[in-house]
Amino acid sequence: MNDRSDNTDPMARTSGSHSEITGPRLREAAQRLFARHGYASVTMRQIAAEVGVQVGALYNYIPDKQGLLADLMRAHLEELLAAWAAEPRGEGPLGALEAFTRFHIRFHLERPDAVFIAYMELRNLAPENFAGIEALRKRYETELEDILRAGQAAGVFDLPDTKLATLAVIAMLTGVTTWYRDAGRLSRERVAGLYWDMVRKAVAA
Amino acid sequence: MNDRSDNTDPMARTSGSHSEITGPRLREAAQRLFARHGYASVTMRQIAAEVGVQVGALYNYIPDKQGLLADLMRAHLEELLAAWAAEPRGEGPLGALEAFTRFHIRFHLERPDAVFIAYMELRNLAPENFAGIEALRKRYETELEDILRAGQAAGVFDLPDTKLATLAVIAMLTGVTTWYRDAGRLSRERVAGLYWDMVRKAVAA
DNA sequence: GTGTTATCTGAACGATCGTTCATTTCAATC
DNA sequence: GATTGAAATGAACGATCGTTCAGATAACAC
Repeated sequence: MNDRSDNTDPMARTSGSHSEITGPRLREAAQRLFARHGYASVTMRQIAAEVGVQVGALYNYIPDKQGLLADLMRAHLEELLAAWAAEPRGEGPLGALEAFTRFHIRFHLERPDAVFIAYMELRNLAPENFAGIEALRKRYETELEDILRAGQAAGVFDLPDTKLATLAVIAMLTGVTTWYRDAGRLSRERVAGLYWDMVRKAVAA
Repeated sequence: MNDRSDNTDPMARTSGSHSEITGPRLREAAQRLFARHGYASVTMRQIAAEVGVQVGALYNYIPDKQGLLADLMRAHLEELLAAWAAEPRGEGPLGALEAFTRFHIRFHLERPDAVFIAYMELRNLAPENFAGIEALRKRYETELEDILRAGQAAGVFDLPDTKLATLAVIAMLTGVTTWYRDAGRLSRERVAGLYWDMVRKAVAA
């Protein structure tokens, strides 16, 4: 009657099961659910249901719930830093700032769930996980701060407090994930352009 | 041996107990804990311990945990709208924008916990509570949007998309709560001034 | 086909959750 | 000082949590 994956009374390994499939699906399901409802509100059984598996099977892939969260956040931040490192910079501080702005908007709009988690779930990290992940976040901030300081030194920016300006710009840009929808009236390109307009003027000398 | 409030074996109403005291303390404790650890992670027993009472006593003051969250958020947003309504506006769109910016920074720095909750815990609201509270949040956004649109119409601002600009400015300003500490090197006045510098330039024609 | 390994089920564990309630004591009134 | 209502305790409820594990079955190597 059944051929694959929909046995009506499975008692053990199910047909078609594979770690190369279940592993990624677990991470995707967790990311989506954590972003939607928050880490603390999501149960392991919800994740398992989304994956299409019983809850015990999840522990073939993760040490525990906390480890799952930490892995998702670390992976996201490392991907963010690697992507920015590979991004072509423009000319001078102004070009670098434009590159950063457009990169930040684009990258974040492509991964709204991961961004949301990395930002909202810091307080749910165990101390031993928090330290390393917070350091990664800090490193990304420093990338922007370096650009702003260089521009300030070169006289193309007017920023009495580069640290504050860094945080202000990042907050402004990251906020895009809270409202942007692909079905909306603005394309991602256009949104990036509009944010760049505001950033450019805000820091201008 | 004991005089007040530290009976070693209390079995019922404790000495010094009063609803005018316990009620506010409950709300303060919940606000602090929700902001620090997140609504879903905080237990009623933690709140009770902070108040100095057993968990059952909390239900003399609240219908349930969800109602407590909704009340905190609604009260905060209503206070926000009332305070802005009572705030003196400056002259013209530019004056109004400066008034809004300085008000927003000041108000939010005075209540970091309430702000954090109103922003982070929207997804933990039951649908029946969400609608009304989201409407209040929206009304506050509209206050800024009206200012920006007026300035755009008057030609003092250059904003191709006022809706996007509204969200960008609010995100930038609200972000101040994530890093500002009173013990830091910048006064609240100075911070408000620095943010105003950036906002002013960002929207300028 | 046989044997080995990878993968999942089903059931259970103790802990903890939000909430309720009968009971007890304190505060207030007269 | 007796009476009444306000306020809190302590214990309990069923539900649900994260996690573990023995056993069962599919995938794969030979």
